[in-house]
Amino acid sequence: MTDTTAPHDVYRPDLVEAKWQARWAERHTNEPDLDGAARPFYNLMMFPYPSAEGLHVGNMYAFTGSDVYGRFKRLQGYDVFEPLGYDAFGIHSENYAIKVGVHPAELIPRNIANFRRQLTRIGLMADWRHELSTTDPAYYKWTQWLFLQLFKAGKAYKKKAAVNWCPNDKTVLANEQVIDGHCERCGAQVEQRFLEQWFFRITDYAARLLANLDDRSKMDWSATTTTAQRNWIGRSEGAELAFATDAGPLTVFTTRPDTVFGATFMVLAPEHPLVPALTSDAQRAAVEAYRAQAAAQDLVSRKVGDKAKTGVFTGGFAVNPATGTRIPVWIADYVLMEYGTGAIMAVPAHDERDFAFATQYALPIVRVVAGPDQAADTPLAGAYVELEGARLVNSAQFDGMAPADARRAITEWLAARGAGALRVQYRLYDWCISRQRYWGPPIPIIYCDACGAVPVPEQDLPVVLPPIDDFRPDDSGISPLARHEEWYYVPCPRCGATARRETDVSDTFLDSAWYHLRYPSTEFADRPFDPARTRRWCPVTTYIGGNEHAVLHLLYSRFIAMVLHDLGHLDFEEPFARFRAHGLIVKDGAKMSKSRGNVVVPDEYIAKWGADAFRMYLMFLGPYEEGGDFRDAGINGIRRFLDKVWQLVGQAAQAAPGDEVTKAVVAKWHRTKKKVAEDVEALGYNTAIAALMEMLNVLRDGHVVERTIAEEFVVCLAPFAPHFAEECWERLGHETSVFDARFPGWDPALLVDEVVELVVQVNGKTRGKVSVARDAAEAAAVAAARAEPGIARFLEGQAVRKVVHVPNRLLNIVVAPA
RNA sequence: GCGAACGUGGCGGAACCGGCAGACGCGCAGGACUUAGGAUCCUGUCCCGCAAGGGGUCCGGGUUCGACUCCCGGCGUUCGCACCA
Repeated sequence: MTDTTAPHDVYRPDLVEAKWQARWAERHTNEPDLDGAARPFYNLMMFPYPSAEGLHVGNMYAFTGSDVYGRFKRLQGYDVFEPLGYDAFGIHSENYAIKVGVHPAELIPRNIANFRRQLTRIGLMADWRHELSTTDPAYYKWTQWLFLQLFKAGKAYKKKAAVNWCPNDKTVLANEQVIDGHCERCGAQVEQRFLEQWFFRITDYAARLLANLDDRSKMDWSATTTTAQRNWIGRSEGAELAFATDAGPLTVFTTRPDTVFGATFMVLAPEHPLVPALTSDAQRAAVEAYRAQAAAQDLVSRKVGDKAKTGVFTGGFAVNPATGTRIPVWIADYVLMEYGTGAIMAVPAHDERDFAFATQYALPIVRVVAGPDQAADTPLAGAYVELEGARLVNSAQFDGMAPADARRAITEWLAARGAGALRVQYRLYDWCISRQRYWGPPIPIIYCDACGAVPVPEQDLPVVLPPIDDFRPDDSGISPLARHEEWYYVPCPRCGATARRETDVSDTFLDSAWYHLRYPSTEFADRPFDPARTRRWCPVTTYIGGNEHAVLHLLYSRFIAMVLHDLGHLDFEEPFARFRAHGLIVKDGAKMSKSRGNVVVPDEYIAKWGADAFRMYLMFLGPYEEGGDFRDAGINGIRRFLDKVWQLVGQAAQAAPGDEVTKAVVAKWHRTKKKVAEDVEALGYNTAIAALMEMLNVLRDGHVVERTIAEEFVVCLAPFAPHFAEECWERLGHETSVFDARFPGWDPALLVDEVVELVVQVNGKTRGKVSVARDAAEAAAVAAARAEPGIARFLEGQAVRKVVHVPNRLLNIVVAPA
């Protein structure tokens, strides 16, 4: 080392960061008073799934952004609670455990220890007293309790449902595990099976879940997230219409009752219960073959959009309630049993799918809507779906009506004849929470031959997941737990007879749907969440997380909170008062994933540059809510910045009290403080950092370093570079944490300089600038501009037509030849 | 197909309510200090032009004294949802 600067002027993140992490732990710096906090602020980040690979840069980005915000709130005087935990149950862990041949119960604690090390290293303001893992019986006891509350309230039920089944791995697959109709792991063709599954009645809450999205008093969320939820819930207004058949009335849902006169055939989902009754003897063999083929398909490829339409005529007929015509009934897999009534009236003239189907099978097409310049018999090249200026044709007394008016009129007309009703339909399905796997909380139900499905009594919770070695799923289609008789057979809690446990475990999303309620109350063994604690800290003040959870996790959490509210356990129904979606950090344009081999591990960067430089660099990459591509070019710039601040603090620490700075520097500083505070509040971290860099450049430009400014500067920097700021703060003579300081205020009177530069334009083109006194009048500004030769030459021989004066900013002189 | 976001130097990005386009950083170029520099410091860095000046925010129109910003029409990228009746 031949460094010529004094040793104390070299900033050493390797020593400083460890020092402060130890001190924060010793001094309980990050632990708010959960029972007495006067200004509670619950700052939540999405807890990670503790993978074997450790946290990647994307995780760090998410956590750091949330931590910056939490630390900023702390500096504003809030009692910030920033807990962390692990979403450690689930199929990821289990599959990985199977792959490496180590039991997940052994693997997970190892991974958690590594995560905790990384999370500590990056310098999060985490309250480790309240760390939790969803795999801890003390946690999932209450996940099971939650299930029981829903069960008792009639919000949990069991029904047969289609699942993806891999005949080779002999297991149920999630939709994401099916690639092109094949198992992602073994490549075998996936089939459909019908299994008994537990569901939660989230559809009962569809209307409320949707309505609250617009209620700012309950939830202030990123627009991208509310939009995603709105689409997911998928509200459609339409009508339910009844078509008479020999097998009884056949009900359909349609958003276009105005086109009922054009319904020339009907299509049922292959699984529709009325299919056997409608099928003629002549068609029975073909219908059965088609149904079998549909059942053999996996759920994913069944729903792929562009594939050719297929179907079979059942031989049965229905009567169009509007026209009285007999129309054929078909089955086709483009009609889904899960949506609407599982049956449609097909209007080929005005629906693209029906048009394709009718063309394929030479079914009649009748136009009932015509465009502004079309006759009732203008031939159709495809489905006519335009509504603008359209009117009904071939629709008896409704001819000439606009489709929007006809919807109501026709539905009412049919309703009067007992064949229709207005109805709202949602796209949302009930939430299937059953998993025929091992690594999850056992669903707390006992089956008794005499008593049926009996809930496990609450005092018997938790139903502990037994530590079995053969946790692999097998071909039975039931959970591995069923193979363990000592666990499986249990006395019925109601009658005492030998009964059997439910062997399914619950979905990981149930674990994460209530973790925010547990954090403040982790030390209470006898209740899921303490009422007083919950009242003080919940709902979550600010939740920052990835938009990949915009629908599932965030919607399920809202649903669970709503149910708990209705059952009297919570006095709010929306769990996250404010939610902000951060952007995604990608690498080379693609999402980071192990299979792509583009995962960036943060540890080496942190080791090389320090946690603070790395944190700041991530926050400086671009707008936090947009994310971006990770590259390491430029992290050096942040390090340089910190080194310069370090030197500045060194100068300030030695500055004499009487040293004064110019008014221009003071004004710049007040503008900077204002900008940093406003930008951080809006998650504009990149521009907040840029503002501090700009200020630093001003301070370094030969100005005296005033102690007050240096101290305030360090506080402004603290949310981004907490260890660095602590060390600077100490160096400036403070004995307490910089996070016990207050974020500096600013004086509105000092924001504008006494002399301002005015941009002068002639006919909208910038021709120069002049210095004028602040708030100078227009006449004075024009005079100053005319006095400037470079500007005056453009005014020579010209008549002034108009002057536009924006005080302290711009002067535009509009001229024309005299 | 539907929905949402976006398009600015070599790169990441900035620009409040319509008011100096390119802040801040990276990179690059030149210089200083050095045995050395991949450290540090200084200067420069949208394009054309010696200059005066001109052009410039995906493309084409429009509104305006003035447009990256607003309006109309294209093109392109990214992300959701996707046979939802």
